[in-house]
Amino acid sequence: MPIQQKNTTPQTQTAPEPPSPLEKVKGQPQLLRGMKDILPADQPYWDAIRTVVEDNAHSAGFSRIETPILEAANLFTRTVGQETDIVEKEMYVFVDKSGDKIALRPENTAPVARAFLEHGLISWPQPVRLYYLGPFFRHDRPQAGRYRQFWQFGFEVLGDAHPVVDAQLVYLAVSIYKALTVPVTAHINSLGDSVCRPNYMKILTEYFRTRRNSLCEDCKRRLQKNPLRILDCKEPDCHTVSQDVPQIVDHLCEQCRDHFVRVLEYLGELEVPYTLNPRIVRGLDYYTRTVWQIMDEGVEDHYGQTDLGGGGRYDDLLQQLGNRPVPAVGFAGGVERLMMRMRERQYVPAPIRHPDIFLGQLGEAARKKSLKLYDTLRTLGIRAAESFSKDSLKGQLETANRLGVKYALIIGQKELMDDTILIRDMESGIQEVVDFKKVVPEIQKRLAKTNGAVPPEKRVAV
RNA sequence: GUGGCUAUGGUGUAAUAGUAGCACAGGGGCCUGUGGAGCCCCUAGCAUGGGGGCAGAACCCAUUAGCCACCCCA
Repeated sequence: MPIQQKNTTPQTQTAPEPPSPLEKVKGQPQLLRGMKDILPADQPYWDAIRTVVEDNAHSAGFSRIETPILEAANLFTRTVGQETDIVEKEMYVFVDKSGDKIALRPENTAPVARAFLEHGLISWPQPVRLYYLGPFFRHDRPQAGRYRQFWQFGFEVLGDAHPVVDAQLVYLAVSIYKALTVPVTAHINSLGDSVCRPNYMKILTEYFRTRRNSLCEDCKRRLQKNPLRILDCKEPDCHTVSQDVPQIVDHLCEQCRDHFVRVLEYLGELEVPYTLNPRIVRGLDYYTRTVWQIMDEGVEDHYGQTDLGGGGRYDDLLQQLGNRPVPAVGFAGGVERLMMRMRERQYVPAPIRHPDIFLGQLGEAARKKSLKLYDTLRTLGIRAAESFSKDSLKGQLETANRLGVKYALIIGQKELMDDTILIRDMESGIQEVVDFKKVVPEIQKRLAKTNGAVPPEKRVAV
């Protein structure tokens, strides 16, 4: 502590001492809890995920939609459900300067539905297939693979009630994980609809009421609010109690049963690996009929973070928001969680394409000359790397080596004098002096030769 | 939101309470004209705040963050 501030009488009223610029700054700015910087080392994984999601989406006829991060808070309370944890405990809500209650979007189905209604997508050829990739926010306790700002990719098909759409969406989700080397199984269930679900809820409530004493405190509360969620409880006692619970699939109305059976048939045709799982109830209120979660196959118990994504049908949501019935189904997957799995599986992302050549220079005049050449090459689409700020050729070649370029072009005193340039093959170390005027065509020729022979980039290592 | 474990240079780690060391990465040099090897040098750290103690990276408390288990979910 170089400066004594306490117990001294300042001569004038002073502001706090500004820290000396050389003094180490205490209280350095820090990442907010649950937030994460995505550093360059992570980008190849992100690129891989982005690419696979986009390719799959486009080839399946989906168009991209991006909705704002900020929405009116009640968009979510109305749709996701007032009683759900997402809304009740985890949503970032604040009042803005005009006094409006704003939320950072915790999920994207409601925003997409809002956009669908707001921009009249109902008049587009149906169904409308949309996909997105963006950040979402939930104020949860962070853990590995769980952040307060997290990314999701997702798909929504609006305006189609056919069960084959549900199956296609499950298929699409599974394909994406497969393409990224993460083998998954779809755990699937049906929640019925407004016709048969209330009925089942009664049966369920009845069942649990007689066994109320065996339930945990949370589930006793759930019994009142949403008995369905008891099925999801991980307390061993609750789990035991719900072992013999009447299953919803046995209490579906005829239409719902037919829908579900057909979804399963289509999944069979598509050879999608799936498991019927009556415990899949989902944490959002808007689901009807088909619901599913994508589980990492490599992990034993299917709870916790093995849950890579989930989806389901929400035939009543649009009706509820816009008073027009639009059947719809969607899926969303978590990017960070997927990335974690890819890392565990030693997924090798495609390397960032390295530059073609490196420009080395010795001396100020050479530096200027290579600067000009740098511009020429770049204009021609040749990717030139350099470290113009370095003086030693050794250091420059080290950089060239690290970058993995094929050729280094070197200009020094000698070359400057006779207006030539050195082409160094970085693999063999063979060097050749060429006329400076001929260097561009020469390089183009060499690069064309080698590039043509290079096989398409391998994405996955063995 | 609850409980447990953890916190040392950029990264990975060491140090009976008594000089914070090593490896990698980074920078420079040996060698202003040649990379992937070697050698030398340099940079950079005890998360934050308090407490007891001659003395703390180590002990105690709080805070913050990470991880794990819950809760929940992506």
